[in-house]
Amino acid sequence: MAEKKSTKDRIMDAAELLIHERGFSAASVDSILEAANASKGAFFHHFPSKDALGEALVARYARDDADLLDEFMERAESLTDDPAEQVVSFVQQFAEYADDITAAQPGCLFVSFIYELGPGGGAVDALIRQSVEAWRKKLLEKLELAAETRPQLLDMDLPGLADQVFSTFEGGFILVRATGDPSHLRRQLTHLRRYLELLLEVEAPTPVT
Amino acid sequence: MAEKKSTKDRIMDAAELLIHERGFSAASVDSILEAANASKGAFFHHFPSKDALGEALVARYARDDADLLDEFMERAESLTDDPAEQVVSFVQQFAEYADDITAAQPGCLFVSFIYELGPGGGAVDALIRQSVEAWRKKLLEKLELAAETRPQLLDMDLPGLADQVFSTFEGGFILVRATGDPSHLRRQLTHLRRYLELLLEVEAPTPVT
DNA sequence: CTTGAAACCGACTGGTCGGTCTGTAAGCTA
DNA sequence: TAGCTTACAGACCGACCAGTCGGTTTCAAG
Repeated sequence: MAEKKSTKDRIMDAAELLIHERGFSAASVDSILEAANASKGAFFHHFPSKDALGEALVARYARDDADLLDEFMERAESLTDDPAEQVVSFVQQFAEYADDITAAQPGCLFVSFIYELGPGGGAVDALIRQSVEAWRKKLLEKLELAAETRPQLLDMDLPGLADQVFSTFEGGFILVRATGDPSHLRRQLTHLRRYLELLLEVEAPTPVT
Repeated sequence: MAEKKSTKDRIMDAAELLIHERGFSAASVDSILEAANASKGAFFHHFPSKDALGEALVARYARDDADLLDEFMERAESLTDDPAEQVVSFVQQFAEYADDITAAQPGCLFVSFIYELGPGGGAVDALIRQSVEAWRKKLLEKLELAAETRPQLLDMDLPGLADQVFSTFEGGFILVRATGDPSHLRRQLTHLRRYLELLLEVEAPTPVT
């Protein structure tokens, strides 16, 4: 186990924290350096610009995000073969994990960038877009399988339903930030699970452990 | 009809646009002044500081928000006496109005501030919190009335369900910004309406016009 | 016409911003 | 030990930041 983190990692971790608190623009390079106990020379040795740091942070965040997505979906697939039950179990896992997430981070890093980027967002924009599409693809696949045995789903907006997982996360995070009550993320996800249960006619509660 | 807008209004309108695009920190006073075609003297004559401008903008946004909330709820109340149907009709009105909203503004002004404010957010934080609570109160009132004749609602998280309208708005806005597709807000709101229909057993689609 | 307050102008200030540059110390290779 | 590369250190730079201030215009009331 590594006792010390590299200077680069220290800079990235400090930056992520400060960006969560104040946003990207307001998190100055100097303030990041002070928090990371590093020097300007070190910063511009590892990153060609402040924007490049932002890009690296979003890339790391998106990677962790994708890993969690895969892990929870594999878990769901190991519990049942019914795609509808898999979707419900997937969301349920996130609901159970939600309080850990809000304890670790006060918001979604994507939003700190999306709400500070104009139309020409560049590389960061593309990374976030890919993340949204990854979630949609994974969920939509299951929903379309579920629709094969559930004709009532055929005239529904299934891509929109798939996006609702991402959307609920973001809405929940904003409620958490606006009210200071960290329980909101879990509660919003729980309502989404209930919606999916009603829509997919998965009435049995799906325990995870 | 007033042909000209006052300097103060021009500054506020230009600032709101720029903040939507790049966030509060990155929208410098100088850039706002250039967009509004106004001078530094005018700015600091009308606002004691840049923060005060932010506060005024959020206050105006919250007021318009509250007006829309009241207007749509009154409309819903004029259509039916059943509180459950009122809630569904309320959300349906927002779904129908969603495309106009995304055309007029690319995101929620609250978020531009929430994601740039630390824990000690001050006056702006309080305004946003009040807005969230206003939505919750208005919806929760209806949901509790609806629960009187629908016992299946009694063990549900009704405050969380009330908050879901706000949450869905925010999540939808973020999807719009992340993907560039303005239809997401309407589609997320439509799924929320469907959830409410299933939960409240309001099966009849509630037309508005 | 006089007066005074409100509205507005823009040059200016001190501090902070992202980024550059020169230099140095440590580690690897031969 | 010499020679090269990577990883820093921090003084420094011009641009830009929010905010100030003395002066001018506008306009309504007397």
